Amino acid sequence: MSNTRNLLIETMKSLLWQRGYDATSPNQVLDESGIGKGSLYHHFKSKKELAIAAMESRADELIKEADITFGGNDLWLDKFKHYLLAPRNGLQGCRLGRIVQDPSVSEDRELRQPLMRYFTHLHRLMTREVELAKQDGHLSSDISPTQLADIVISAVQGGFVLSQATGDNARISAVTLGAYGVLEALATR
Amino acid sequence: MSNTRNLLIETMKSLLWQRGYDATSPNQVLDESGIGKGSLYHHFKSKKELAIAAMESRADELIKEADITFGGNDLWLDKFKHYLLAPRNGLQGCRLGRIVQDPSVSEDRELRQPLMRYFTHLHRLMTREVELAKQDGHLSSDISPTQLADIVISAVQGGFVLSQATGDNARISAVTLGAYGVLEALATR
DNA sequence: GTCTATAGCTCGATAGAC
DNA sequence: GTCTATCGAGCTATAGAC
Repeated sequence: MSNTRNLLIETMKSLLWQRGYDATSPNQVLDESGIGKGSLYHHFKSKKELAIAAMESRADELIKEADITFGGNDLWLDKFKHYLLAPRNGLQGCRLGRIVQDPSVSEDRELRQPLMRYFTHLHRLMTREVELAKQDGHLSSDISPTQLADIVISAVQGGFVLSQATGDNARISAVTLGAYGVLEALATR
Repeated sequence: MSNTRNLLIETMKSLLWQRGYDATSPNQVLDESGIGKGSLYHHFKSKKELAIAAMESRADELIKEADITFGGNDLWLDKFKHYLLAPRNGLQGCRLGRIVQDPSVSEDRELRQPLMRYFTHLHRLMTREVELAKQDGHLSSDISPTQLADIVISAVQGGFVLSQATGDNARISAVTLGAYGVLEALATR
């Protein structure tokens, strides 16, 4: 794997996080990386192809993080605590979820694919964790595991929206802390 | 208030909902409304001014809806049920929240102002409702009202993100139904 | 107040030299 | 493989006739 190609992908990952897909132009990638236009279109046939490579790399990274958080032998509540209370910059947005509202992305299955892969994986990890907690009697039984997983993911994604709408960097941390409080309240003491 | 001006605002509102701010061009507004370019720049000095007028109008509309939902004499849980279980098109996104991740919006205080006004108002309505429920003993006391309000709003905003990421229109309804289930579980029976 | 024409710029992508 | 020059299209905004 060439260095130029990797630098293009890393620069695109950074810009996708900062500005999303539609607002990021190939020229910005080139300015920031110092690479010329010819190289970009040698390694990738279009902006879309480069963005997909960047998003796949980002999804791999986030899935790896999630596997570590939910893979160990901690108590289920501690795993969710670790996920929910991880430090986040509310004004920057989710490294992947940030992109999903861009029209070009929501209209294109290929661009959406890495997003689907990440969120499906994360949802599965969380659902299993909640199912086990219920089996072991650590959670009241009238809550659906799949819905609880949805709520945890939504707390983070919605928290980013609230942070950006209010211009308050810390707002997302209040939201995720609250979500953790709800899990604690639902846990069988 | 002239008809032309209103038609421009309504058309902009529709396009902001469909495509966001950055991806909506003045030309699209003109094509869709049948109005000429000269009229647009007679009534508004820029795309941004038109967008702010459209967003203020949208915020007024959503605040009116929220005031109705949370203003009556229903039980607190029924008010949240009404809000959370309202029908939503997951692939279209929130009429206001959809816009917040566009870089031009998150970077500009004036464009963000209507978003801030709406979300602050909604949050206040919900927080008061939860505070009253707690005072009346309808809710276990170890939950912060402001955080519970955050979670309800985030369930909706995050639910839109999950719907769009997975391409599943109905996903948001599963999320909001789950959020209602959590409120029910926390309510003192 | 409303129209058409056009300015000046940036977009995504290609051509072709080296 | 990498560069610079350039293409055609669409962008936001202005000019000026009616």
